[in-house]
Amino acid sequence: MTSERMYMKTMSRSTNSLYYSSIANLRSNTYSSSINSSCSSWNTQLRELAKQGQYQKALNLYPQLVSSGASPNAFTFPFALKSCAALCLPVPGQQLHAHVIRTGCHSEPFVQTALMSMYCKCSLVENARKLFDESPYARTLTVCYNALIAGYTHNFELCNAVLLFCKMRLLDVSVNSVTMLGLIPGCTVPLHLGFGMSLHCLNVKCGLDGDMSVGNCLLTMYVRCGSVCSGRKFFDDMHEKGLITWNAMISGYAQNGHASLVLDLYREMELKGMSPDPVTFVAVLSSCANLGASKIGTEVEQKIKRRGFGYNLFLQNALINMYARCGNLVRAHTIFNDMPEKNLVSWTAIIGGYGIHGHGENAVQLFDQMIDAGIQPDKTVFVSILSACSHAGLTDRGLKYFDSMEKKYGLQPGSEHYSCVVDLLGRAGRLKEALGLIESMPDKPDGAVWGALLGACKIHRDVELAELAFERVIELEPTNIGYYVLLSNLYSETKNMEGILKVRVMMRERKLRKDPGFSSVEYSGRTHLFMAGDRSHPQTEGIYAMLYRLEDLTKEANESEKNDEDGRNSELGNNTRVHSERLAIAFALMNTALGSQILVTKNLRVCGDCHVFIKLVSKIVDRQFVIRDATRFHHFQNGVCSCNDYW
DNA sequence: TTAGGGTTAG
Repeated sequence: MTSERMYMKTMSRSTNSLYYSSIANLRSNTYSSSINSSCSSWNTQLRELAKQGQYQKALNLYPQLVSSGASPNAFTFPFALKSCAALCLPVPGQQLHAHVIRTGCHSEPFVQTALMSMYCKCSLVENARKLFDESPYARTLTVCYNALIAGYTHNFELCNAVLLFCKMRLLDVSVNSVTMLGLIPGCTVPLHLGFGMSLHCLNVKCGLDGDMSVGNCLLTMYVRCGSVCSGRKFFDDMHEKGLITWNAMISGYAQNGHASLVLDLYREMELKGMSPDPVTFVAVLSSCANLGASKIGTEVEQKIKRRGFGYNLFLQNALINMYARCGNLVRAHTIFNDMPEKNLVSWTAIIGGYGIHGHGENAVQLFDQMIDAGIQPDKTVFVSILSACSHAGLTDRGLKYFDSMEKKYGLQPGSEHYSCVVDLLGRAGRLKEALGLIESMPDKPDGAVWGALLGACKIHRDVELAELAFERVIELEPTNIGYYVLLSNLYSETKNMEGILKVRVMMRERKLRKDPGFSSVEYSGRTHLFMAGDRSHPQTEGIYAMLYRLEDLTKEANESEKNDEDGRNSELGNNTRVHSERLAIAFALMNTALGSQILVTKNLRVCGDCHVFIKLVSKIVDRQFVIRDATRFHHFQNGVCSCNDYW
């Protein structure tokens, strides 16, 4: 939808027609009789609304101002233009530009700057540049450079931003912290980090390093480039830290997958007396979801309610995601149902939640409901639904959705969708079709696509095709150890000793080592990680003692099951749902003590001796249980996983 | 009464 159509839709019909008729009045100069009317009270209202972020209301006020007979002056336009910029509405913005010229306000520098900024934010940087080049004074004003530099950066034209910055320096126009704030966000990809670091040096050289906003921006740059350690060092060295500083570091950890560090820093933040806001909670909840730490997540939910953030859409979506990923689909669905307003992310979170737990039918039902509700799907929700169909064995349904992506919704499938469909076909044993699909891909398939085929070959023991998929996948991801292990396991299952040896030699030659598996348990608000043979926990002796007394574990499991009336379990962080904290710790230790790779890293799909562990758990907990790996939950009954995957 | 900027979910 174009911005103009969006604008038309968001404005009420009456205000809209008023707006356009007021423009017609200006064009025909019929307003000239009332040109002397004062507009200062209108300007005050406009300013207040724009400052409060009520941009639509501010913009709606403008046609009222004109039709009342008041004449807009130079102080009217910056607020009206700012509102257009914030709402990304280029058409009203251009009409305001025409008004600016008609009313003779175009010679005011601050009006010119507001116009440039508006064009930049509406992705019309060339219009802004034209204004800049034609203006007699813009090349001497820092604010004009700042507006245009930020515009180039936001429109992914870092090169032009840098050129303009150089021009500014050559002409000796003073650089201030806002110049930095416009440039640094262009350096949030690893390729540009070097330039960002030189800006960091320049910032210190110019004596601007006391500015917290620039510090926040630099911190974000480091963490977004994946330089988490540099970011943390910079964070620790910052003289003054505000809420945004803490949020930038916490979100940085979350975005880089350091979920435990997120929780540590969150705790530190609270101890320092800094009050978290919705941005903090979003990162914390996302980390709870990754760690399976639903108890901490529930505490966060209480805090959110106490702070009055309960209706924040971001937080509601983060809560759905957290509960769904931790296995509490009932709570996730309740939050989803209770939401007064749902967006595409809310639907994606709940659909994905059902998908990862193997409840494909629910996911499909929800997806169809979403379409009926008039929500336009995007590529991300298609990944969720295709993956849900794949895990639940809904092959034809999944293929139908895949087919509809482009035909019905105009969405070009990406490699992530192809890998889901390869997985979908592969799990159903349709390996040749899966290969055909890969060969028909418009772009070169990535590692995940060939990896999905390799995984399917492993399930169906197709050695020949597995070898082809393996060859392709390691060309693309030569250091991804999971694929070597997958092929090795297939050779092992088919008693191909020569093959096993071949893979081992390759791994040794490439100096690849398996990441150590670990378990985690959430207890008293902290997440404890255990490695195989790990004895670093302060209560190691007691835990190991318990570990070797299986009868006690059985007894405790039975007792806690009796007490488990409301169906809410204590949880073993990333692995097994159990019914007592002590039992949970013992399980975690048992897992690691046996060297079983229950919890695997993103790329490592191997379970080592986990079958031993599963048999033990089955003995102790004579009921269904759930184990979670890096990608999803596995539901076991009588020691067998329903997905029949790689256990 | 005036222009430029930084952190958030699937």
